[in-house]
Amino acid sequence: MSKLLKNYLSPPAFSFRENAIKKARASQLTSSLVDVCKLMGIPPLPAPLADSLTFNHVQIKPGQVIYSTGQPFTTLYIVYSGFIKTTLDAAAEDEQILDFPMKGDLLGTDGIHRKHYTSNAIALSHCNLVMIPFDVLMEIGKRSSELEVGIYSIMSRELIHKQRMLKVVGSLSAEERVAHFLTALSARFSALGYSDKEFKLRMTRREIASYLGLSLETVSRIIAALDRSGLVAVDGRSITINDSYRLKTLRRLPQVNVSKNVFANNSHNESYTAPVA
Amino acid sequence: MSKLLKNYLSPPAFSFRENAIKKARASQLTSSLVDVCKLMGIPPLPAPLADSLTFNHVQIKPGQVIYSTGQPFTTLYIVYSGFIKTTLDAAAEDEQILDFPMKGDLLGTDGIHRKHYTSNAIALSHCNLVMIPFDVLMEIGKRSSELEVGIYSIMSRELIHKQRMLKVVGSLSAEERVAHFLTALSARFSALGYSDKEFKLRMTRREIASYLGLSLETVSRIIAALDRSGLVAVDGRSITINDSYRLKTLRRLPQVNVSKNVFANNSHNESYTAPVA
DNA sequence: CGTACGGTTGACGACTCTCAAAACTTGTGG
DNA sequence: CCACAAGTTTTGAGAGTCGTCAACCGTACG
Repeated sequence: MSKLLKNYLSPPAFSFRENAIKKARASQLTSSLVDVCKLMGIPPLPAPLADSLTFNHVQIKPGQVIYSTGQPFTTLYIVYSGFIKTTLDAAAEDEQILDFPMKGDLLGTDGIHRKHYTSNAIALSHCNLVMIPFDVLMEIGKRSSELEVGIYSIMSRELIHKQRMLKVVGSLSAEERVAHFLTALSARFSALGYSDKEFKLRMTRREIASYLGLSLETVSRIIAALDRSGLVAVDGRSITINDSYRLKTLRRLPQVNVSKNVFANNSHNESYTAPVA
Repeated sequence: MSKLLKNYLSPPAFSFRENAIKKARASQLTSSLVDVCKLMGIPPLPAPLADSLTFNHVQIKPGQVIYSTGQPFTTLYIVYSGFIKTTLDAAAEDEQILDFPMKGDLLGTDGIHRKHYTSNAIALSHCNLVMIPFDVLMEIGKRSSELEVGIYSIMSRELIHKQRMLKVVGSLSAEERVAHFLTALSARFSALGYSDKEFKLRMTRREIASYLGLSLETVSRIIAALDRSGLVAVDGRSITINDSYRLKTLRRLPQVNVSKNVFANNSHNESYTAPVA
């Protein structure tokens, strides 16, 4: 067995060299390789050392940077709990949101190619992350082709998701993009065992807008319109999806003609009370 | 040595099961693992079997489908020569272009996750592709962690590229997108040893438009405007880049006020001769 | 209690899409 | 080898979606 792996089999002392993590207290939690596989949704390893190997967790506070562009790449992270945003060009006002990783998602794979991260990962809430040193992962991969395929699979999934986002941002209307965003979020919550009807957004309107290639005002307006139409009920960041089918298949929201048709043929008329004051 | 690998060490008889490839004549060309690594730009393998292992090539004609959405995933392809487009939703008019792979690019990685391809790959020209059966790759990976890291690296690079495209499509103006497209294409040609000043586009305006999240008319108009401004010279699909710096840093093309300023302060005035006829 | 930040809403404008027509290119079959 | 058909590209006119600018409100936090 390699020296690297042998060292890693003893849980207690593991020195943190991550710059951004310095201030974070290391959690007492650790995860076995089996836990990690379960978390990522890849087939659990029948390998002999799957149970004895443990990975340390790290606690992150809201707003804290997990890694940022240019930092040397050493570690992959798996979200154990909490919500995160990944961005390009952290420069305050023109950050480009790439994704909103949550439980089970793998972070940092973009760092593999150039040996340093090419994006930023920032916590949107208190987070608990599993740290997977890349060199350790490589060592295990040599012994288990199942894990190897698993990692390829996860990266493939990321690629598929980015492909879909390219279509969303490149060819859908603003309303379709927001509807897609809410639908996709609902599906992810559902997959994690949470309610797919009621959930809280963990990101700002600005962040949603950047993610979807829109302005924050447009996002705000469309969310308000969806609320008025009755498809979803919105209260700040609390979302309740009332008609997931129509939301999923939405193409164009019926125009609100201010001067006409106010009392006429709108299905959910209870949401039209007291237009302005 | 595994049975799989042993079979693969004998070059001659390799049965093609790819549906789309049936009609294509198999080239007499083969590539060794060393060739493949060189082609992809990853460190050549010092492994013992790197030279004896060979991969068959396949010839593809323009317009031919290399793989399509839903097909069972078995094979990765490396572009040896030629130009390709990858798309989502091949449905005639609303296809979404994902990328324009060329020499050295790896195709098909999106198929790993669900065991079937989730995109389409279609030849834009005569192409010569190296076929890498995924199971063979896994076998080699077990023996060579360098190759393994290499594959991770390639997928990481793809991810980085998709991230950049998300920013391009999500936050740049139409002019910036087209300028970025030409600049990036120029850089890729340069990296392959071709001229970065003069090259031929292998794709239609419609395909460029879809790739950039624009309408084909907008792309056509902007290319025409770039030509008028003198930054590039355009003749159909032939592109000559005259001012790569200004093209790279272009934010907004100066408006052409038809009635005013025609003779005034435009730098490249030679391109203004004979406006329409 | 003031400041900062997030969110909402309105007015306006422009960037880009759609529709349309025509010129040009490419391929095909007689 | 030419004629016709189909696809590509260009260009114009008009419209609409969405971005920008701005004001205002609510909430959190020091």
